[in-house]
Amino acid sequence: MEHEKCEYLCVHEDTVKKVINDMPEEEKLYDLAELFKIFGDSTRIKILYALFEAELCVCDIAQLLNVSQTAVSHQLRVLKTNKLVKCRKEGKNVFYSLSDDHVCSIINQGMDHINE
Amino acid sequence: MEHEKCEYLCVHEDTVKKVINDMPEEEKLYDLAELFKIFGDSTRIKILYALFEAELCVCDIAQLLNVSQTAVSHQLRVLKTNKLVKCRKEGKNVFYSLSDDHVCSIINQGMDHINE
DNA sequence: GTATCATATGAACAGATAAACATATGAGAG
DNA sequence: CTCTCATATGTTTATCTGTTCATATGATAC
Repeated sequence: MEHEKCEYLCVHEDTVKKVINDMPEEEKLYDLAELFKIFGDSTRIKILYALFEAELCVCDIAQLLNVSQTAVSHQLRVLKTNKLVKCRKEGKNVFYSLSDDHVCSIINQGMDHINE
Repeated sequence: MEHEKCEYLCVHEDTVKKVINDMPEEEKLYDLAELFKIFGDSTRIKILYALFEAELCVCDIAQLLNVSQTAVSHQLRVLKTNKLVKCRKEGKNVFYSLSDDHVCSIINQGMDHINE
């Protein structure tokens, strides 16, 4: 897979060992990447942002963001599967809202970075 | 683009107006998604995590994570282009480190969400 | 029952992307 | 200068992902 030229470690071995030690398990890191991947789409970010303030039905979201209903529906599914939003049915409508505050804080933290 | 069936807004108009008002500009939202997209890859997450503790050269990172040098180099380029890491040349080696603390806090926040 | 509306779902297509491979650059050693 | 090593870069390929289109579901109104 990789070439085997580099036979020594450039930094102190103990530093490297410490890094290896402190690394979370492979699976955790994978899950973390999966989480960020969900935030990594502007349609989904917009949906989440819209839900910051109020619960909204699919139709509202689509109009607000000027995105097709189908696209919104698909993305809401992704968000719901990953427990970032929850929904409540009322007659023909389905109202979506953020499932917890973590979503807010992660997005805000990201926004801080953008604005710095 | 979308079908025009839904002619009214399901929630109070003022709520919707408030949401529209409070939405950041299109471009900001796009940038935010771009930022999260960078975190949305397990190789990159691993690299960033490794750099939490110490600056490391490309070779070290590749060995640490058991990923090819080429792959690491490509990903470091992405991270550097987006100002998430910085580098320092020393002879044949190039040492990479996190460019600021925001990176840490965003990742930690995400990890908190995973662990809840 | 039928018609209509809100939403969901499945399939197909297009664009993005990460890895692998081959190769290039650039620095130090000799 | 040449050789080697660490890193970078360009290209190709395979995979993934988001949107669109067509269609299905499920609820209300009539």
